[in-house]
Amino acid sequence: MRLERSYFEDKTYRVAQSLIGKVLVRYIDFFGKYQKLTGVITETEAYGYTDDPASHAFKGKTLRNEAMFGEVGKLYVYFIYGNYFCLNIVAKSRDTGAGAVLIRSVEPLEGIGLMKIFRKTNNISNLTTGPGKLAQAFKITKKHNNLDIGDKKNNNHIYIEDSSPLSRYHNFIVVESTRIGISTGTDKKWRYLMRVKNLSHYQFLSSAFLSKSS
DNA sequence: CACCCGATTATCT
DNA sequence: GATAATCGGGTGT
Repeated sequence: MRLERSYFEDKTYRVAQSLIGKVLVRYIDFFGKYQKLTGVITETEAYGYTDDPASHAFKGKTLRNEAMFGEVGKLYVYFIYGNYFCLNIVAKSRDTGAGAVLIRSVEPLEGIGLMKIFRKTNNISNLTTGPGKLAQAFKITKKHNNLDIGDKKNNNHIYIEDSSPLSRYHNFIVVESTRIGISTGTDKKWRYLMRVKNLSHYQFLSSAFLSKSS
């Protein structure tokens, strides 16, 4: 089941936490062939508004961050460190002006061959384990800023699904911690990570996640 | 494995 | 002119 817009209308940190175990889906036209890329979301962070000095929205609306102030269920994609893109989904409760969830890591499921090409690596355990890396693996760039993933009429090539081999087992827990890569707002525990309870249920996965969890 | 550092450029002040 | 919600390569343990 594809997540609808209403899913993203809640406190940002709650959406961030609940996205763990969901599946990022991306269809891409690769030399005329329609290819599917998917991955289980294993790490997220929430970024708020005036309550959160680490958030791009903290000081108000600018050209870069305007998506964070817009409709929930749209993407906020920004360029960072001269090289990388970071994928966020706008999420906030109705009475909040801005907020988004940063997708920090996924576990690759489908389209791994194509991800390797986009990442220019054969190392499967290094494909999508970081915000810059997963944007590269899924070929997500600033072109996708403001893309609406909350309504299939507006786009049918990037969205999030509620079903996956992992979420079906429900054999994972979500742990929280402080966010990383920031210098302010370091007290907030708005980083969420998937940890599996029973590794034997996850042998169909082959990448970094298993070695990290064991 | 842990830490350190340089790359590289859009965006903001 | 400075900074950045990162990454990968290098060095040392």
